[in-house]
Amino acid sequence: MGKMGTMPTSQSGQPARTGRPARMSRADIVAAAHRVIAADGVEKLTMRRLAAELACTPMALYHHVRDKQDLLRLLLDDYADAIAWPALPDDPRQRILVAATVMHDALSVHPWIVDVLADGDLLGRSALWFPETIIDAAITAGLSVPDAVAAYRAIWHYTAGELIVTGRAVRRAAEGPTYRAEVFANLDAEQVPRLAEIGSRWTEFDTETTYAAGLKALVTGLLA
Amino acid sequence: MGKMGTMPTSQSGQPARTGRPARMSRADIVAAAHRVIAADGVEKLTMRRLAAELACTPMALYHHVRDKQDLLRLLLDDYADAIAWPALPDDPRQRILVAATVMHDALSVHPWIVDVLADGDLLGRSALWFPETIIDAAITAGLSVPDAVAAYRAIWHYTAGELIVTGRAVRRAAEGPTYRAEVFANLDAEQVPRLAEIGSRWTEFDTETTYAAGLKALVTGLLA
DNA sequence: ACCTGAACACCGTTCAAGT
DNA sequence: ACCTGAACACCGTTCAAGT
Repeated sequence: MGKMGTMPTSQSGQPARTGRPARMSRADIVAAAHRVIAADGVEKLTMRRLAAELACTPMALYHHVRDKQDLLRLLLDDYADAIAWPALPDDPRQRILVAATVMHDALSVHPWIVDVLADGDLLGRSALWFPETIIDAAITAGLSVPDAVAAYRAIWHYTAGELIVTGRAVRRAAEGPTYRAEVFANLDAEQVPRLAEIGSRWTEFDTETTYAAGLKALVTGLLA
Repeated sequence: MGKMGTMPTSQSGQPARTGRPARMSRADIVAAAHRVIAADGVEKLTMRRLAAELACTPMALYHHVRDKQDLLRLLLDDYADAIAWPALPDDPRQRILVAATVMHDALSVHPWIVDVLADGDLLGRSALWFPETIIDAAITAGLSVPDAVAAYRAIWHYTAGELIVTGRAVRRAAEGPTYRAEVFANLDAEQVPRLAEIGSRWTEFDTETTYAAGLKALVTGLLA
């Protein structure tokens, strides 16, 4: 089933009745895109590079995909559809924690996801499992429907923010010496005493456990 | 004082002793960039457009700015330096809430900030007021230094995530009918009963108060 | 030291034409 | 219906030269 009803596709239920048979499908394009990203990173995923990968003209792609944004959406949904959703505990609070953690961990595996996430929604059929689970658990825990929606939004904002911010930080670190490091080395102890005191130790406080701790705090507050 | 010790600049304390006088300063460039953004949006802020605004060659800019990323950093720091930091209440919890809200509100005024934020740090001299205040208040409230840093991180991730996600949503809405709306109109009540029940009412739950409510919850949990 | 001109190595996308 | 070829309207940035 095409995810966009408006686009012609050779993947639809009935094969097209007229015209010449397609040489590639939307699935082929998505697979090729994944290959490009795996090989060279998201920043190299261009319509032209993708066309080269598929040995076709850039314009051939536009027959299967509305534009590049549409391609990225497809890519993200395809990835989300592959996530294995775990069995959930009964306690609603635990359910929220587990669901959010699964979502976070699944999205943090590949750095390219963060880039796509930053300008796109996560709305694949399968990704909807996430808001559904959180909202349902929040209602079970006693929140009203609007409060449950607000709680989900807060959790999503926290999760997306963590992914985006730490994702960029990792990339920056990989690119070489940072402006950030320079700033932290020359802090004014008069103006920002706490930061100056922390100084270079800042990076030592491991970022790993931060997501879990913050999530717990947020959920505790939301359900209070 | 130039914000980057390595770059030549006519803004530095001593005027350059040799060579021809500069026709434009870093400040001029930043001001022109603000004008371009105000007129046409961030997506139109290119080195070439900026050069046109300043009636110079694109390459002239590279004499004052390392590259485009550097320009965006300058822009953001310049904006942050103009934020009026308010007097803060004594109670550390309230102090955190006020500081975070000021930061959030200041950054949410102009939509372009979110785009720059998504791939850059916020490290201007003045922007450091934010982590300094939060961490100091958290320590005053009884947290250890590592816990205070973690608390600041969580608050920043939440704030940045809220700004980025809702910022994109606003832009998408402005661009026309959304894929999102289509998805929400055709939800499968079997698979995602809660979402289907909420349906189009989703957008009604106002996003305005969400930041404040989530922040309160997060801080409550962090200080518990 | 400061700036220009021309060029390089790219982008996403439209449009008209071929099969 | 599916795909190609050529072109349009852009990018950021390097490099050699002018003043």
